[in-house]
Amino acid sequence: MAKKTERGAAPAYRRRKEHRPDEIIAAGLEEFYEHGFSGARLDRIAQSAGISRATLYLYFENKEALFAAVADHAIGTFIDSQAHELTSVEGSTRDLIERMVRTFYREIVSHKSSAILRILISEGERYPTLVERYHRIIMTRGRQTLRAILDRGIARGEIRPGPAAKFEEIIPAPAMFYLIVHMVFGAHQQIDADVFLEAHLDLLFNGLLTPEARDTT
Amino acid sequence: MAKKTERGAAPAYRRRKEHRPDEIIAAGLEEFYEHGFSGARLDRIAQSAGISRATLYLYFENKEALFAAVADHAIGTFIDSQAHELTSVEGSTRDLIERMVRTFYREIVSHKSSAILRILISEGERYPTLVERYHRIIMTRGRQTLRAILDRGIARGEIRPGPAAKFEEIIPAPAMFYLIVHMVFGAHQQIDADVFLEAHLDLLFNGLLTPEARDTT
Amino acid sequence: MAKKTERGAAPAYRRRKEHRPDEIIAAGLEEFYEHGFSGARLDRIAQSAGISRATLYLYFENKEALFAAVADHAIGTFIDSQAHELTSVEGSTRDLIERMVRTFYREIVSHKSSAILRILISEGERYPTLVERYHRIIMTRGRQTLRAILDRGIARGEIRPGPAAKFEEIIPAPAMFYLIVHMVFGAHQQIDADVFLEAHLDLLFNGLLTPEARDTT
Amino acid sequence: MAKKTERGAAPAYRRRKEHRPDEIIAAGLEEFYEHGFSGARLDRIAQSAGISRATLYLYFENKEALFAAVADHAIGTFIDSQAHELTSVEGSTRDLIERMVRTFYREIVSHKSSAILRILISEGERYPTLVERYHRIIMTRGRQTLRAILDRGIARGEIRPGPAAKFEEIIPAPAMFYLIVHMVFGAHQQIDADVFLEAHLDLLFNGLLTPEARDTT
DNA sequence: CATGAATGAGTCTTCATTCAT
DNA sequence: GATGAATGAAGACTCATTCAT
Repeated sequence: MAKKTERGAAPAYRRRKEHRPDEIIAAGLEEFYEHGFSGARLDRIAQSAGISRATLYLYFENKEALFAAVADHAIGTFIDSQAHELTSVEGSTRDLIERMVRTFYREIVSHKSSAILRILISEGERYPTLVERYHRIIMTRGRQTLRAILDRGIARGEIRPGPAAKFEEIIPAPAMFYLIVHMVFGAHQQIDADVFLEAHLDLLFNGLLTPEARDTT
Repeated sequence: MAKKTERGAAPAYRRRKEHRPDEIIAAGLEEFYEHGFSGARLDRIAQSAGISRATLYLYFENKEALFAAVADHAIGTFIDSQAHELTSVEGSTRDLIERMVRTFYREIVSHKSSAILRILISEGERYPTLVERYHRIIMTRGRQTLRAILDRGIARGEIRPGPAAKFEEIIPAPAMFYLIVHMVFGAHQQIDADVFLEAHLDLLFNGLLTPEARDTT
Repeated sequence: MAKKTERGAAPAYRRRKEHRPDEIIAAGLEEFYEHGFSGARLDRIAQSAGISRATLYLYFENKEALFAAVADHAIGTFIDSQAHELTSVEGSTRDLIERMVRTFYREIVSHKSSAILRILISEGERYPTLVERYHRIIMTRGRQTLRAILDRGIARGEIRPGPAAKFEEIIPAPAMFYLIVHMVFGAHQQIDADVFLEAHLDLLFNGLLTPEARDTT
Repeated sequence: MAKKTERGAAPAYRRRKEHRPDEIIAAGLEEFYEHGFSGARLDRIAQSAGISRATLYLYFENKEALFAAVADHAIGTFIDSQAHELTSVEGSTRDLIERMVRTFYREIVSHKSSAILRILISEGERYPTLVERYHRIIMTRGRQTLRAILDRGIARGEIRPGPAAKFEEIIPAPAMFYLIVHMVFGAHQQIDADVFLEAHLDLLFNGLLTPEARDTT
C-alpha cells in the first residue's frame, strides 16, 4: 500500500530528463499492472515516480500514450531477454527443449512478463493495436524456434511424430498454468516453481502413461 | 400523481420481477468481463438489462456489491457445471483422464469460465475475498479428483510414477495456454480447439520423445 | 460581480426539464458575452442558472455545444424580432427608411444584439460555422429589404441615384458606430441615443432623398 | 556561479536585445487579436517571437502586463498615425472632410486598428483602465478636430446646420460598419472598400453640405 | 540573458449515487 | 417498484508561472 518509492527527503529540484521517462514507465508498469488501465491513477504514477502530475505530460502526451510506452517497454524487455537464447539450434533435442523451457520459467517468474500478460488480458479488448503488436512479435517469433526444434527432432528420429508434435506451442503450454496460478492465487497457494518445472519437463520427455497403460482402451 | 403502480388492477404483465436480478447479473458479467471493474459503467449495465440506472440500486447496494454478485454467480455456475462430472472414478485411467480433459475444454470454450478468469486476473488483487473463495472452491476440489485419479493409476500400474505424476495440475495445465491465447489473441490467431485438444491428450498419453530419444542425454 | 440570480433560499430540489435549457442559455449568454468563449466558466454559468455544474451536461454535451445553443438562441431571437417589421413596403420612402432605422435602434439598444455582435467579434474566427450562419441569415435578409426600398425610391423619384444609393447597407451603417461606442465606452461616454438617431436620420434624409421627397412627412 | 553576464568581454552578437520587446509585442498583438485574453497562449506568443516561454518573463511581469503593453503599443501606433493628419484645418470643408474620411479608411484597412478594436470589444469589460485611456486619447482628440471642421463649415456657410451637424461623430460613423463587417464577415463577404468609401462620402456631402459647398472641388 | 524543467491552481468532464415523485 | 433528474467527488489535462543552471 505504501509503495511510494520513498526516496527519503528527495533533493527537491532534480533535473534529469534522461532518466525520467524510465522512472515514469517503471511506476506506470506497477500501477497499470495493479489497477488496469481505467483504474490506474496518474496521480499515483506521478507520486511513485517522484514528480508532479503535470510533469508526466512533459514526457507523455496522455494516459494512453503512457500506457503504450509502458506496454512497449515491457514487451521490448521480454523480447530482448529471449533473443540471445534462440541463437543456436544444436545438440540433442532433449537438451534444446530443456533449455528453452527453463528459460521460459526464468522469464515467467520475473515480474515483467506477468505484468504484460495481465495488461493484455485486462485491457486487450480495448487496445487491439497493442494486442496485435504483441502477437506479431512474441507469438510468431517464439513459435518459429519451437517448430524448428520439433521438425529437426522428428527428422533425427528423436521425436515421435503425432498430434502433440504438430502443435509447437504444446511445449511451453503447461507453463501458462503456472503463470496464471502464480499471478492470481500467488497469495493463497505458492506453487513450487522448481517442482512444477520438473513435472513439466518430465511430462514433455516421458509422457504420463506407461506403455502398457497406453494401449488399455 | 403517484398512482402508477396500479396495485388493484390487473397485474398480468408483471412476471419478470423475480428475474430482474438475473438479467442484471448477466448484463453485469458481460460488462465487467469486457471492461474490468473501474472500466465498467453502471449505465451500460442498466441499459443492457433494460432498466434505468437508478433501478440497479433497488437490487444492489452499489457497484461493488453488484460486482460481487456477478462474480459469485459466475463461480457458482462453474461449480455446478463441473459437479456431475466428478462423481464416479471408474474405468481405465486413460478413459478417466480423457473424460476430464474433454470436460475441461468444453467448459473453457464456454464464455463463462473465461469471464471468471479474466475477472480474477484483472480484479483479483482488489478482491482478495473473491480470489480466496474461488481458490478454495475450485482449485481445491478439482485437485482432489485429479489426485485420486493419479494415485489410483499408479496403484494400478497404469501411471508411471515420477515428477509429472506428483503434480496433479499438470493434467489440465496445457489447457490454460489455449484459454489465454484464445482470450487474448482470439481475434488474431484462431487456435483450432480440436487439434489443440488432441495434442494435449497425445502429450498426456504418450509424451513427446521416442523411447530412444529419451535416453539420449 | 454579484450577478448570481440569487433566487433567495431556492427550494433545493426543483425538477423541471422544461425550463432548464432556457435558464442555462440565458446564463450562458451573459457569461459568454462578458468573458468570451475561453474566459467563460461553466462553473459560473451553472451557478447563475441555479444548478450544479454536472447538471449542465444533462442538457448540453459540452461547453462548445452550450455555446452553439446560446449563439443560436440569440440569433433566433434577433431574427424573430425583426421579422414582423419587414412585412409591407408601402408608403413614402422617407417613412419606410425612418421606420426601419428606428426599429434598428430599438433592437440595438436591447442587450441581445450587442451580445451576438460581441460574440461574433470575439469568437468568430474560431467558429466559422456560426459566422456563416449569422451572415447568411441576418445580413442577406436585411439587405434585400433595404435594396427593395432603395430601388422603389429611385423608381418613384424619391431617392437621388448616386454612389450612396448603390450601397444599401449605407442606411443602417452609422448605427454601428453607436452600437460599438455604446458597447465599448458605455461606461465612460453615454451617447444620447435619441440625439444620435436624429442625426442619423437627418444625414440619411438629406444625403439620400431628393429635395421633394424630404418634406413629404 | 552567476557570472554568466560577461560584461567585460565582446558583446558582438548582441544587437537584437532591445528589439525583443517589440517582437514580443508584435507576436502578442497577433495572438490577443485572434484569441482574446483568456484564449491567448503565452506559449504561442513566445514561439512566434522566437524565444522561450520563460524569457517572456524577463520582459513582462505576467500575461496581463504583456497584454497591457500590447494594447498600449497598438493605441500608441494608432495615435501616431493620425497625428500628422490633423495639423492644419485649411481649405474647403468638403476637402477637409474628404481627407479625414480617406485617412480613416486607410487606417481602418490596416490590421492594427481592427486589432485594437477587437481587443477593446472583447476584453474591455475586464480592463476598464485600457478602455478609459483609449477613450480619453482617441475619442476625445478625434472629436475635437471633427467639431472644429463642422463649426468652421457652418460659420462659412458650407455646412447646413441641423441635427446631423450637431453630432461630429456622424462623419466617421458609417465607416464603423465597414470595419465590423470586414472584421467579422471578411471571409464570407468582401465589401469593396472603394465603393463603400464613395458611398460614404456621397452620403456625407449630400447630407451635410449646402448645395453650393457640394460642388466646390 | 536565456531557457529547460517542473509544478500548483484551476477547468472541463465523467460517473456512481441519491432523491422526489 | 421504478425512474428522471440532480449532484458531489474525483480524474485527466492545461497553462501561467517559477527555478536552477
